[in-house]
Amino acid sequence: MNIRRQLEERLSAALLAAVGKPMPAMVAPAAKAEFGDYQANGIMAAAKAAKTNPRKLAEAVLAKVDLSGLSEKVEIAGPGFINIHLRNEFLTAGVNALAADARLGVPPPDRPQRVVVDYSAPNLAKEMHVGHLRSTIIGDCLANLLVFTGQDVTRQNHVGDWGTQFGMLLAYMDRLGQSGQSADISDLEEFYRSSKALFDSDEDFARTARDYVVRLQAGDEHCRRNWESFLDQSLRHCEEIYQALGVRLTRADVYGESAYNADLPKVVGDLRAKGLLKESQGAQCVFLDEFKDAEGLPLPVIVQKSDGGYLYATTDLAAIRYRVGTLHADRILYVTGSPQALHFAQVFAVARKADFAPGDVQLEHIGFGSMLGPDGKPFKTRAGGTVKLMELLDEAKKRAYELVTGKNAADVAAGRANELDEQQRREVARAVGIGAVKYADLSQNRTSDYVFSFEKMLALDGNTAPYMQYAYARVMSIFRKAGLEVESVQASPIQLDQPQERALGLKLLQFSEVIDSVAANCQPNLLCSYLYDLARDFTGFYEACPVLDSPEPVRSSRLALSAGAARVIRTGLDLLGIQTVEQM
RNA sequence: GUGCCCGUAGCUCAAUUGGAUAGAGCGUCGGCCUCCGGAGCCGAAGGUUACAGGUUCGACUCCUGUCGGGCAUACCA
Repeated sequence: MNIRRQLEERLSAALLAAVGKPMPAMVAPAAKAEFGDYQANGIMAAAKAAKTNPRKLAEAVLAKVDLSGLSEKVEIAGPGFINIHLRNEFLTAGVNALAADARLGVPPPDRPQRVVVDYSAPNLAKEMHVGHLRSTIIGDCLANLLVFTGQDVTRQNHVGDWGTQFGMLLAYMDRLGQSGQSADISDLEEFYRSSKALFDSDEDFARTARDYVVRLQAGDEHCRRNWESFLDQSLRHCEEIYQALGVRLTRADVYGESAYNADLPKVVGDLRAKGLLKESQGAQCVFLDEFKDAEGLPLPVIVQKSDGGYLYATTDLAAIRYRVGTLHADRILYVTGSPQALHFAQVFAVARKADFAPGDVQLEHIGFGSMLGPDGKPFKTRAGGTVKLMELLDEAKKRAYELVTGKNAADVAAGRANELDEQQRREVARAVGIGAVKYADLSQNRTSDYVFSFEKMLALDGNTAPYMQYAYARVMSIFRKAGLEVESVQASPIQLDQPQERALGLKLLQFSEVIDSVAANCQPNLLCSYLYDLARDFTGFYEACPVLDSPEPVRSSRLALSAGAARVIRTGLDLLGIQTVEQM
């Protein structure tokens, strides 16, 4: 059940009847408690369009609207807002339905969309570093969320497994082999560095490396075998990272640049056949009027270099064709950094022009800002190198372990918590440490840069993963104390008598609204702030409304309400890719 | 040069896409533990939303200009 949508539909219908033209009622949760539960903001705009007085129009809308059963009081306020106070019986029925619903009030879609989510996409020549973190975290969250809403999701890991650097790496593997050393690429970073150093200093080796690229592309069996073995080891490293992060990407989702290799000449051929191609300075280009250079001339999208090679625009065009033609995508999300905005705008424009992507296929670049260090500059090690992802995650877990260990000891001394053994503390530290890294990223507006700070993300207070996990553990401690399972009480009838119960119930019912917006706008920070609000509403309820000490049927009602809160928090965090723990 | 993004409390960030008196957290100050986990709760102070104009019932949001920052801008991805 989506309250907002119900109100929107009914009010929009009344608005249509009143002005004779379809106009959105613009229903939103009320900005302030005194304005009720929801407000309609669309009357003023509609009045302007219809050239009538907004307050009069509001009256006309209220005369026509059918909100029976939903609202107990509707008011016109200010220049023409409509404030809606919902009936308690309506909310109560909704909360009881949510408690019984495995999907927590999120309706399945009328027709599932096939959505391709392209994210993570590490370069397999090197070890994963912090530059891959945001794409991996944000993309995985969006994929989880779309799956939950019932869409048909295909994850695509567009790994960098092709290009000149692999010639260098393969040549280096062989050189080590010839001199009797085994090519140890367990430390990818070290292997890449050594081969790069040789490539830069030794002209002979550089020539050999370039020759290897040609051999690899020509399908030379030896090169091919070494290449595959290299990729296998590199992917194994990625999988360790994904596992450590709790990211749901697998081998089956890997569809790298090399997969499009054979298709690149066809892409260029098709563009030529459609008359979109122009040669310029020896390169094959598509010129687009909507992108201009300094002189106001159309900007080129180069799809084939003057030496015959292809570029990432070509690969991305081939990928669009594959995703539309073979995967039957209705919507494709590209989770990559904001600096690539122009690139994707160009690729999308070419894809439309060439009809690789029909107009009804949504192409969206889900851009994000950079991760900055505490100094506000790009996140680097003290020595100025790139930070390896595994080391970052290890440090997060280590810090979380110290935090958890110290806090648990204090809580045990104060008689507030059970003592956790070593094993339990390690598990909690993993959930908290990794959760902190992810939550800090996801709770931020995607498009802005953000400052990475272990201290802030592992802070004991505020809008952090530890706070959310604590809130969950606290709900669960009620059930532990009562000797009950969440599932065993969730069907009890819920009443919303106290204001705090009503506020919590309404918040639970808004879960589906938030899920809707996040799915539409790809803004996980909205889900974070919703969960934070929910946790605070729960705390308000918890402080004001005794659960276990209340007489029946209030006790059962409050237990069921708590169960609902626990399930929504757990589900919400799970969509963010964050684990919950029962005790901490 | 041109294009895109950004500039909000001392700090880190929000603001439901044009809605009502711009909200949280941290930090600061003041309260609350015979009470289901105080990693908590309640309250206070803190703002010319970079600046100057404009559009309208209404602007952090849209338009113009200025200042400051980031990114991109033909053969890396």
